[in-house]
Amino acid sequence: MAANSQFSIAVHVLAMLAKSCDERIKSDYLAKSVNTNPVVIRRLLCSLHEANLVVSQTGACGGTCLSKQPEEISLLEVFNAVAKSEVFSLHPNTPNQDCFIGRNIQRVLGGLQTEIDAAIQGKLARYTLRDVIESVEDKTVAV
Amino acid sequence: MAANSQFSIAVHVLAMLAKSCDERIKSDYLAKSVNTNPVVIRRLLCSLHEANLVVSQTGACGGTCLSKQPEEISLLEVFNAVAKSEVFSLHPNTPNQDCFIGRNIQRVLGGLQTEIDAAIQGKLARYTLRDVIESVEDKTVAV
DNA sequence: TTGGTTTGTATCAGCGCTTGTTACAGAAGT
DNA sequence: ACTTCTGTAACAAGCGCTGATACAAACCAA
Repeated sequence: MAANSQFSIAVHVLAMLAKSCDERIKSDYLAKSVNTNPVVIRRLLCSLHEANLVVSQTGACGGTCLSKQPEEISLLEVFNAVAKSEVFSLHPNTPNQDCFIGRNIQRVLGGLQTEIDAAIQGKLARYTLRDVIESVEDKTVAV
Repeated sequence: MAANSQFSIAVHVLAMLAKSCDERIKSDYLAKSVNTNPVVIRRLLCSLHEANLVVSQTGACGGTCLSKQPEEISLLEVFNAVAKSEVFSLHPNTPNQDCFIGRNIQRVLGGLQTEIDAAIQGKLARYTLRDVIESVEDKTVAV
């Protein structure tokens, strides 16, 4: 499948916006840095806008800028704005309910999924866009 | 995309095998419980065999059984046998290397990915197939 | 008001992955 | 030999993501 890279692109774009402070940035410019089509960026910005992370303006001299300070934007917010976190999917077809395992396995797997989800979200909640920018600027730091 | 449910099916199948002890189980039987095609099951069993989790036998009276005790099979092993754990993908196209952010963002995101990966694997490592079976049998337990 | 710029959004083709299916060779028991 | 069952190849269908074109609406400037 074409893997979902929306989160990566979102972080990239938001980092660009953060570096530009209050200046409005055009989707064309962002697209060149991300190396994709401007419409892909605009679609993404739309999701970020719905999550109240950015503000856009149409028209001449339009563009997008952050709606908050970088330290107020956690990566969890970004993730929830553009991605879904399921590490694995449950059965595509309902298991046979006449079978003891089939009748109960989805409940168990669902619980596991929830637990893993919480772990992922916990990790993401620890970082803000500010941390990302600092990591980008510091070649010695991992995240 | 068609979401990857191999891990779910794998756990389901392994739980069935565990409940049947040393008896050899046919892919047809497993397929009925999972509610899919026997070939899908055989393909999956092939991966599980490569990870040394099951043993199969061809021919009349053939079938598959676990190669170890349920308490010796961690969900992490199962996961690594059939799935890939990336919660998000990096950029499909290489970012613009002439841009400061573009040049450094993938390193940062890669680090984050690694960290999240470790968290997921840590969660999965905590549970064994035995735990799954106990949860399936006990309606009051989450995982 | 007119014209140019930029976003928002619809629409579509292409790609890759997963699933489900048929088919058949090879292995194993009777 | 004959039957049973796995292993595996091959293929169609479905779905999600990406990338691209197109255009209406919003906005600024002259």
